[in-house]
Parts: sequence; C-alpha cells; structure tokens
Amino acid sequence: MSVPVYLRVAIPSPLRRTFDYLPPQSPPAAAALQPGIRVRVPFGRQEVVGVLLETGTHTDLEPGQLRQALALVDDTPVLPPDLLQLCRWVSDYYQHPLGEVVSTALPALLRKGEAADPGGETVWGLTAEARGLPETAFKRAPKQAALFRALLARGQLGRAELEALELSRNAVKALADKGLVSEQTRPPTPPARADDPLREAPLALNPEQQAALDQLRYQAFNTYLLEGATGSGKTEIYLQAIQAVLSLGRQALVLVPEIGLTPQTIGRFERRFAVAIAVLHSGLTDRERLQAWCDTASGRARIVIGTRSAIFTPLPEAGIIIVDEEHDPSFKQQDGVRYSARDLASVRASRQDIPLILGSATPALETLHNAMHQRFQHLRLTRRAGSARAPQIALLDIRRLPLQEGFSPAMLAEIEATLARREQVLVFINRRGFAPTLICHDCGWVAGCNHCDARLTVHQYPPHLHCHHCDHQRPLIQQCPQCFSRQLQQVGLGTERSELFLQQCFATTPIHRIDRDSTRRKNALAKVLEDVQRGDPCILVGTQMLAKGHHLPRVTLVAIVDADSGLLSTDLRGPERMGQLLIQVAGRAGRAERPGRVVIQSHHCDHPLMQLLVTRGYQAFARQLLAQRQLSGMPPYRYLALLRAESKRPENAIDFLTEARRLAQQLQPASPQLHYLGPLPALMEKRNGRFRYQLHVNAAARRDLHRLLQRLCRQLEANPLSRRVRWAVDVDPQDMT
DNA sequence: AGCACGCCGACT
DNA sequence: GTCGGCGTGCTC
Repeated sequence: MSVPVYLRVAIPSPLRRTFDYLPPQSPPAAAALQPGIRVRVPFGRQEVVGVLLETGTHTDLEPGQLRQALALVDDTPVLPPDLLQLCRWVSDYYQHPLGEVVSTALPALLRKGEAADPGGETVWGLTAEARGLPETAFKRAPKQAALFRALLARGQLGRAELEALELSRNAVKALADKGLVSEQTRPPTPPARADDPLREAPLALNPEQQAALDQLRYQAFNTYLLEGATGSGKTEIYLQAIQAVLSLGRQALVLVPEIGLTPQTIGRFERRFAVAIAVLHSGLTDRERLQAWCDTASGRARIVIGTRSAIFTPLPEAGIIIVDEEHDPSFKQQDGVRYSARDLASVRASRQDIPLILGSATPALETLHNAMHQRFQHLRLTRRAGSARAPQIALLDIRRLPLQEGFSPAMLAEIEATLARREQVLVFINRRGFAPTLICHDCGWVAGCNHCDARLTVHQYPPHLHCHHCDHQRPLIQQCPQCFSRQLQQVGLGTERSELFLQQCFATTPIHRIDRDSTRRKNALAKVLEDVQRGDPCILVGTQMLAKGHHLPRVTLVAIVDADSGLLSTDLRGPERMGQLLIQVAGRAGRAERPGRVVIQSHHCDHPLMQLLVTRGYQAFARQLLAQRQLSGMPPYRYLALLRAESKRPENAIDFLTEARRLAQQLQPASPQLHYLGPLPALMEKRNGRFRYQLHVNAAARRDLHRLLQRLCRQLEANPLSRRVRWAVDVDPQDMT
C-alpha cells in the first residue's frame, strides 16, 4: 500500500499561502509529479491552473478539507527547478504571494493552461490554386503582388520574415480571404551546430576592449560592470562574450530596456550568429511569446534577447546573462510583483554559477556603489570606437533671455548654423503632446483629469486633451467651462509644439517628430530613421525615445531645450535620471567622423550638480549624488521599502497604513537602525480614480528590514482593514510616484 | 483577485 | 414588486 501523497500547489491569487490537493484520479506515476508542472485544480467555485511546488506525505488539513486536483497539465516542468527557486526567492525578497510570482514568470498562454509545446511556428504559404497564378498577378494591388512573389520564391513565411521583408499583414489577410494563402505550421528549426556559431567574423577590438574581454571568465559566477560611453563598443564585447559562451555549448540571455529593443540591435545579433535567436518583447502576441519561450526552454534557441520579463525564461544550458543599459528604470516592474530584472539577473547568475555583465554609459548609483566596493569587477571603455570624438557639452544660461516657444536666440542660431553646414540636429524635449497645460487666462481654471491629480496635456495632432497617467481623453475645448471665457491658453512646451515652431523657423528643412504618438504606426520609426540615415540636413524633435540605442551618425548638434525639470524634481532619483538622460542624449551626437556638440538650456547653469555633470562627467556627478545619499541615509547606504496602499475612499488607505505602522512599530520600534515615515500621500495622490498613500520603512540593515516586512505582511493579510484597499510592498523602490 | 451571498435604494 | 449597489467572507 502506498502512502497517500499530497500536492502542494501555488495558486494565482493574492493569498500568501499554498494549497494542498489530492492527486488527480487515475493516479499518475510518482515520477510524473515533478515540481514545476502545472496542475488544473478546483479553487473555491472556480477552476484554476496552478503550479506544483512539491509533493508531501503530510498536510495540516483534515482529510475532508482536501479536494482533488483535476489533471496534470504537463509532463515536464514549465518551471524547471532553478526557476522555481528563483520564484521562491522573489516571493520572499519582495514579499509578494508566491502564486502571483509564479504566474508572472509564465507566458500568458501557459498561465491559462495551454500546452507548453506549440510544435512549430505558424507560417503562411500559397495554396495550390495560388501557385498556378502567373508571377505578374495582382497588378492593381502592389502589396499583395509583393507578398505573392515573395511566397513564390520562399515557399512559406513566418511573421518575423514578413516583417523583415516589409510585407503587409493586411495583404496576407486579403490573400487568405481569397483562399490563396493558408496558415500552415512549420516544424521547429533544428538546433544549430554549436561548433560554428558564427555567421560573420567578429570585429577587431581596440586594446581597451580587448583588455575588458580578456577579464571575462565564463565558468563561474562573477559580475562585471562594463562602463563605456555611447559608441565605445560595449555591444561588440557582448557579442564576443556570447560567442565564447556559445562555443562552450551554452545559451546566452540578454536583457535590454523596453524601448531599446530596436530592429538594429536584433539585426546585429542575427548577422553575427548562425544560431537561433529568440526575441521577447512587449510587441509580441501571446502566441509568439509562447513560441519564443518554447524555443529557449527546449534549447533550440541559443540566444534570448528580451525585456524585463525575459529574466524568467527557462534556459536549460544558461551560460551568461547580459543586462544592457542596466540603469534603465524599465528593468523594475512597477505593478504587481515589483521585481528588478537586473537584480534577479544577479541572483540567477549566482545560483547557476555563470557570469553576469551589466553594461551602461551611466551606471545606476547602486551599481557604481557595488563596483566601488569590489563586489563587481569594473571594466571601463573610455574611448569611442573608430575616429569619433566625444561631444563637447555647453551650458546655455537662458535667464532673462527672450524665449520663443522655449528656444533662446542663441539656440536657434546654433541650429541654423548646423543646418547651414548641411548637418543634422536633434532637439530633445522630454514631453510629448503640444502643451502640458491648458489654462483660462480670465479665471485661472486649469484643465485637469477627473481621475488623477494631473493636468491634461493638449494635443493638436489630432486635437484633444489627454491624461498621460490614466489615458483618459477629452475633446479640446475652446471655452472655459467655469467662466465661459474664450481666452484659453496653452502653456508650456511639448514635442508637437516644438515641431510646429521649428517648421516655421526652418521652412525648407524637414522636421521629424519622434515620440510615442508619432511612432504609433508600425514601422513609422524605422521609416524616419531610414530617411535620417541618408544624411540630408534635418531636425529631429523627440522625447527620450530618441535617447536610446539609435545610431544617428549625421547628428552633430543635440539641443536640450529644458534641463531644469529633472534637476528640480523632488523624486529620490530625479537628479540621477536627469544626469543619465542628458548623457544618453548627448551620446547621440557626433558618432561618425564629425565632432558633436551638445547645448543645454537651463535657468540653473550654476547648479553644482549641473556643473559637475558638464565639466567633470557622469562619474564625478554620480559620486556627488552618492555622497548625498549617504548623508541623507538613503539607498544604497541604507535599505528602503514602501508599503503602498490605494483605495477609492482615501480614508481606507490612510487607516490601513496607520494601522500598519502601529503593527510594525510593535514588532520593531523605531530606532536609528529602522525608521518609519508616513502614511504619506504618493507624489500623485490620486491616480486612475484611486487615492494612493505609502508608508516608508528605512533600515540600516537589509536583514532587519526583511524580517520586519515578513512578519508585518503576515499580520496585515489577516487584518480586516486590508480588505478595503489594494496594498503591496515595494522593496528597493525606484520612485515614490 | 474572483466569486457568491446578503441586505437596502430607485426603477421597468 | 425587482435590478443592482458594494460590504463581507471564503478559497486546500
């Protein structure tokens, strides 16, 4: 007689506990009950997909309380042991329910219980009828004709190939509707030979790059901070490190920021390597995401490039993790499980005993701090690759100067001179829309969002008012709703307004606006960049979208219209962000043979931080900020966690946090080692119709903070006040918004 | 979270 | 007379 076995299951629910079940009917072989497989179970009145954590022979429940699992979904774990462990670590470190962690670690379709092996890629091919048509068919539909010819030549095309060939998906649909194209399944690409991963020869390294590469060790955990200015050749180091790892028969994981995953980046990897590469980014459909996930989990793909959530991709033969632009805020998830993919990369690399490379021109303060304390090996690239010289940065004091739409005469003169030399200009304005404020000149009424404590941004293309925090939109009004005056003024500067103004100033020069609105249409960004590559004089007006990753060799002037907003920001990381952004944007200038120039307009040119950044560079600037952090007892010198709570009725959230503080102080009275602050309103108190507050806990020792949070969460979950609010812990918060 | 139950207000 | 508002309780 076999001992009864119980299944301990992680359920996607905010409850901080696991649930025990009886094995499903027709008891599976014990070997089938591997941790990490999915199980379909009854849960309350619903049926959910959970993940098996472990099996056990005892349970705290009465036999009658147990229900039976309905079915095992997988034969092999969707979360192999290392990832299951990582999820447990995340749940413990970030104080987030394990079931939700496990569920964020899985692609959406697996969450819903779909099979983990989609068995090949969905592709489109011509039907027999279509193959009989002459090559000159579809004379009146050029898009369809192009697709038809491509399919004749190549047989089948997948989504990625359609994109690469710039074929329209509408054409696919049109031909499919005519019965000329059908959806087919292409078997997975066979694994590439590991002995020859290269498609193209690596570039020659300069001595500095070579020295950095020589430092890397591939057989053990070590964290390398690869610090190098834009254009200093970090990517080539990544490529050659990956090459080394591939030839050891292992896989590489590359994490990139959300807007850094450009076709150029992917193209560079694909040109270099002959192995299958899986790409995971937010633009994929659930189906494509699952496909990419399966490709890496099966070991077919040898390189994974992805944004934040790619840190949870199973890699049976992981050999290296690279985090590019490691300072980028998008690596920290800002809702649900508030994890930092960069920090998880470190945990994962250490557990798997493989190297981790953190690359950046402007490392995060905590990363620099780690490097300074020898926890990371610091590799520096100081030279720009090729002949490009570092840009010269000039501060332009605009106090008392006449400004036209934010531009000083000197700045306009700079732009004009650059265009006259037949060079290109990048105008950086970190705010999309036309104007950030609509105000009534007669009574002072300001157009605000009904759901947030925010002003509505005026957009002109097309005209409307838009809340950038909750996406609420309203028609653009001409009359004040309070006093019925028609004197409504659009105050402040956004990209649309600058574009219009510059168009008037430089009527014969093409102006390209690049922000989330102008690039919403697919390939719009690629088209503009293609134009820009041709090198004719033009002006690019854009937000931080322009700051990342794009190679703009003909841009020789970067104009930063307003550097003050970041400098004066009250947020913990405001100045750090400003510095990083300025340096990143500046990196766009002068990448080819021509020297670049960066001009920064400011009312605070003599601000010590600004001076430091411009005259002595990011390192000195960052060290100064670190000194300030140490004085003010902030990370990375002390450890911070926020207890966030929000509710429709503000008092619910405040009462909850007040109680939380009381409980916390009972567990751990305030002291120099541990202090409390709050409940405080969030920087934007009301957002999306909810009032948001936070309790800050600041500790000298990570261990104390962690112990407190753990015990506090247990109590809070049982507390009736917690049911009236949405609450979550944010360990190592990025910002206080 | 999701779902059901339960008890009070303005509607066909 | 009901539809539906959200307070409360529960999930192996």
